[in-house]
Amino acid sequence: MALTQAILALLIKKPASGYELAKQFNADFVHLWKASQQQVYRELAKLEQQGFVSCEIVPRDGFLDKKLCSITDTGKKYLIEWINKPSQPAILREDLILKMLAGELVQPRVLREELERHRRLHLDALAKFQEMEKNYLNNCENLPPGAKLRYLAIRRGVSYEQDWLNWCDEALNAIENLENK
Amino acid sequence: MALTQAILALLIKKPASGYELAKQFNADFVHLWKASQQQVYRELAKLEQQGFVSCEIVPRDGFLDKKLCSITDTGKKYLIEWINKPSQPAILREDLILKMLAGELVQPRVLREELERHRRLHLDALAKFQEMEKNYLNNCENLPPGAKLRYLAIRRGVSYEQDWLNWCDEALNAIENLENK
DNA sequence: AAGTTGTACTCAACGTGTTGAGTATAGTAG
DNA sequence: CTACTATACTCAACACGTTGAGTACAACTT
Repeated sequence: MALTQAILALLIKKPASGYELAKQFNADFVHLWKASQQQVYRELAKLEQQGFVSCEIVPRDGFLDKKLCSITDTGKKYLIEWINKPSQPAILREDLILKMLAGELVQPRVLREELERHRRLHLDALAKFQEMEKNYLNNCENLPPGAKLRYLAIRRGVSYEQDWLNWCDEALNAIENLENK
Repeated sequence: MALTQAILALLIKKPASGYELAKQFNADFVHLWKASQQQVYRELAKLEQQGFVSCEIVPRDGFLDKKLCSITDTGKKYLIEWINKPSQPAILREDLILKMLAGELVQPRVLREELERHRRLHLDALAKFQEMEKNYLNNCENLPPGAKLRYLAIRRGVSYEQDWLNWCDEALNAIENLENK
């Protein structure tokens, strides 16, 4: 899978330890690509073995050693090849949609409450993407290419979450109609 | 995972064989929930063993026997409990976004072509959702509750694909600007 | 002085999803 | 009459993702 590429993509910006990568995949980055610590370490070990990243142990007085990993030229070449290969859109597997499909089995209230929950979650996620968007919004025109592309990735997040909110509102509306009958 | 629930949800509408379910998960249903034949058979075996579905061998002259599976009352109860439990939004893992993040490594042309490919794919998916939407659009107001909820699921698909198209256009625009510099 | 939090990492086990081959029968197209 | 397609299913192996426990050290809190 593409966790390989996700790690390499992050390492392009700057070298990082497994711990730092894992933190990213569970914090600011979590809505774009989520991965657990264990996944990251496992993958990083494989990448090092393949020569796509090279690691260096950085001793820091008073702290535990840190294993700083950087992407190698081989790694970059590999990433470039991957980008050149066509990829498929992600497969959707959304529990909430299944709940809609089987929703006739429960009272509309149950679905409404679940929709309201999800609406809040998507609102939170949207706020986080908009926060990230801010860093690019001033002088949006004069960004270097790399930053402009990263901005587009964040725009995708904004758009995605906004779209979810719109659908939640539509669905809530329809379900409130069901409840009032 | 929720393949369990996806199968049970489909069996509510009508009993089906593993083959028929697998066909659904790879045809009309594929953009909402994709699953391979092997996955379906494996899961179905587990569901039968747990008593959530009951299967009956239907001999048909001239054809191979068909193992028709129906959801049991226990299965329904299980589904209802699941619907009542809160679930999390799906995790996004979109290769195309990674390509944006690491996009500075390649020429804008590469990204543009990939975006155009994805645009076409999302356009196709949108057309399929809109096809399904048609079945509900006449007398949208007077649908029975179950159909209304299924309609909302399809609306989600329409909205999702449309949102992708919008983003693709935004991204293509930005990348064409990069190319012209 | 003891407990919690943050950094930094390892190991084991399991479940889900993917890939690919294999079996069998009947109908259709060249 | 052979090949292909559709129906209907099985088996094996592997990759990826998840869960949970465990080690170690330093800093800060109570």
